[in-house]
Amino acid sequence: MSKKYIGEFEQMVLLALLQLDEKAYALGVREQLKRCAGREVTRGQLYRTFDRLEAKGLLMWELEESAIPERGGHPMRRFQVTQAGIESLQDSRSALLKLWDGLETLLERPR
Amino acid sequence: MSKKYIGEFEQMVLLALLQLDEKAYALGVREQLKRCAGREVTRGQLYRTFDRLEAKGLLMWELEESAIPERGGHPMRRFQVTQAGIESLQDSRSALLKLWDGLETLLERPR
DNA sequence: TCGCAAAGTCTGCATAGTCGACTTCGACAG
DNA sequence: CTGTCGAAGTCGACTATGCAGACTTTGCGA
Repeated sequence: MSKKYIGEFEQMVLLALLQLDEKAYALGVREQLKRCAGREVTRGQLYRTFDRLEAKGLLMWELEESAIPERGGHPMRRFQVTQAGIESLQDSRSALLKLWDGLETLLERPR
Repeated sequence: MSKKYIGEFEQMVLLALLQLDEKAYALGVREQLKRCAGREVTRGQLYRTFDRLEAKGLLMWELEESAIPERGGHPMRRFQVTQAGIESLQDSRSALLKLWDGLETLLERPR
């Protein structure tokens, strides 16, 4: 029962992948994070995080054959969040909701 | 405009302090995290995080004179989250809410 | 006056986050 | 064919954050 806690960026990456669903490619994650968190990330940063998430069993991927690399390049990786990944997200979501409870007025007004 | 992103644990510590309000002492944070996140933390871990948050200007403290150390010990530190700290929390909250959007059914049922 | 318990401090290592330069590959231009 | 361009992925090196446990300081009461 030794709970492992997920990092802040790891969490956002997993969430972005879930939102992208069938279109869960690296670049999509990048755009998603830009849109939701206003955050620019480098490619290296993303792939590093993918590796670590995979090592922890929170993520899997397969090479996408039929993708349309518009101008060549490596075959694209399509990602999928595992059940363990989803549980991790549930845990941290539930903790944050409890910690936010009662502080709504302070924490509203995003930017 | 160089945004700094706050770590996962740092975020929880700040939130716990806000919830404790006038009673924002180190040990209270510990209990709060136990209660909300089911998470045991050591004292060293807490104080390290306090130091780092202070260095980033997200937190301040003062020594509490009138506290009642039941059996001696150092004077207690009372913490206060700064405006910058609150803004940091607003940012990450807003990002997470956007990323959770549409995934509620997947992410419900905490434990 | 000894020793215990409460609160805080410090050192050191493990894990996560960040950057930037490099590799691969296919499509075209020449 | 071969060179170069842009897309996708890989890697090494470093910084920042998370984590544990041993140590110090202090006051009270046996």
